[in-house]
Amino acid sequence: MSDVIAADQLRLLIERVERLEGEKQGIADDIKDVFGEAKATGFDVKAMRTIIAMRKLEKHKRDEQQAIVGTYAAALGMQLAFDI
Amino acid sequence: MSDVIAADQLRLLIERVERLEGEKQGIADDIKDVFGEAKATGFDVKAMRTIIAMRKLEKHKRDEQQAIVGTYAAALGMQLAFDI
Amino acid sequence: MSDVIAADQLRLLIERVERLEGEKQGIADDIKDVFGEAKATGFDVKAMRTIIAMRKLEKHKRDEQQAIVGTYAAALGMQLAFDI
Amino acid sequence: MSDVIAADQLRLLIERVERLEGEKQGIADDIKDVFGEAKATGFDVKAMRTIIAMRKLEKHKRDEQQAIVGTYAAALGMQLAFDI
DNA sequence: ACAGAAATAAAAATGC
DNA sequence: GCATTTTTATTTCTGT
Repeated sequence: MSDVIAADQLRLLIERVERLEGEKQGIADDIKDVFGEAKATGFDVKAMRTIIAMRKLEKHKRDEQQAIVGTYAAALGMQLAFDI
Repeated sequence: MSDVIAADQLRLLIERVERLEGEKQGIADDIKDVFGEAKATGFDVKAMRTIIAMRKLEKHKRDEQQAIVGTYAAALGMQLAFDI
Repeated sequence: MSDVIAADQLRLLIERVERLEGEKQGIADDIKDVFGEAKATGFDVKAMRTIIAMRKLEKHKRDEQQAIVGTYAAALGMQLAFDI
Repeated sequence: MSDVIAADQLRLLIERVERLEGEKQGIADDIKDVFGEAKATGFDVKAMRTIIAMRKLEKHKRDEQQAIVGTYAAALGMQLAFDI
């Protein structure tokens, strides 16, 4: 592969990453905006984050990771009313 | 605002966040794929990251410069019809 | 208050902070060690962190914060098997 | 290792972490108190933080220097009986 | 697979 | 009280 071709390829790869990172940042900003909007409406952002985390846990309740948490909770005799 | 409306609003806000987080994760995966491709082609990923970081810094500096020039222009009542 | 006295006082305050920060760092290191030990014994550190976070929630289940989470969860019809 | 023993071990590890985190929080509170005291006495807390950060940086640099000197000394087979 | 480093996300604190 | 800035915590990545 000639150096010229390699340089072009590298430039393309870098530009793809940069564009994707730009989009990613844009979405991060959107998320921040949504939370800002929620806050302005009177919702508690921290509680919302907790709910979102819980829903993610529920969604992945078949994960190995969640199974381990369940096992540990059982070992400690914790009453998980929120069934993982 | 009735409780029903608030609950609906809350659900919508949370679902928007969840959808955005999903998209964000998708883009993060795309970025990883690009680096994987680069690596497979024989490029040094770490060096690429360094270049990207440097370009971001430079862009940042350029943006700052633009902001300063813009401020001066505004102070002089100039209409800047083109990008600096 | 003379400058000499003020300087001495300032030095004392700063040294107190520095000593406390040293102790804090020492404890942070101890925590890391405990997790390292847990890992070496075969426990899953991430799951342990989840359990610790849950126990903290339980401990503060009378918090206003938890009440809000409960309210939101109820509004979304979430089944909280883990009673907050 | 039986499950009972593992559960006990897990509980002990978690309780150790929890106790350490409690101590850490206590020290964080102490630090906050010292800054509160300093502020009440008329000192500029932000400036104090800057000084503390600078001293930490300097200590860091000094430690690095010591490490380098120590390395050289070791290379020469010297016994350093005193702090550099 | 693991340790260590870097990046990101979340929480806390200060100042207005 | 809100917004900004700092800290802290978690996650992710990379090299060994």
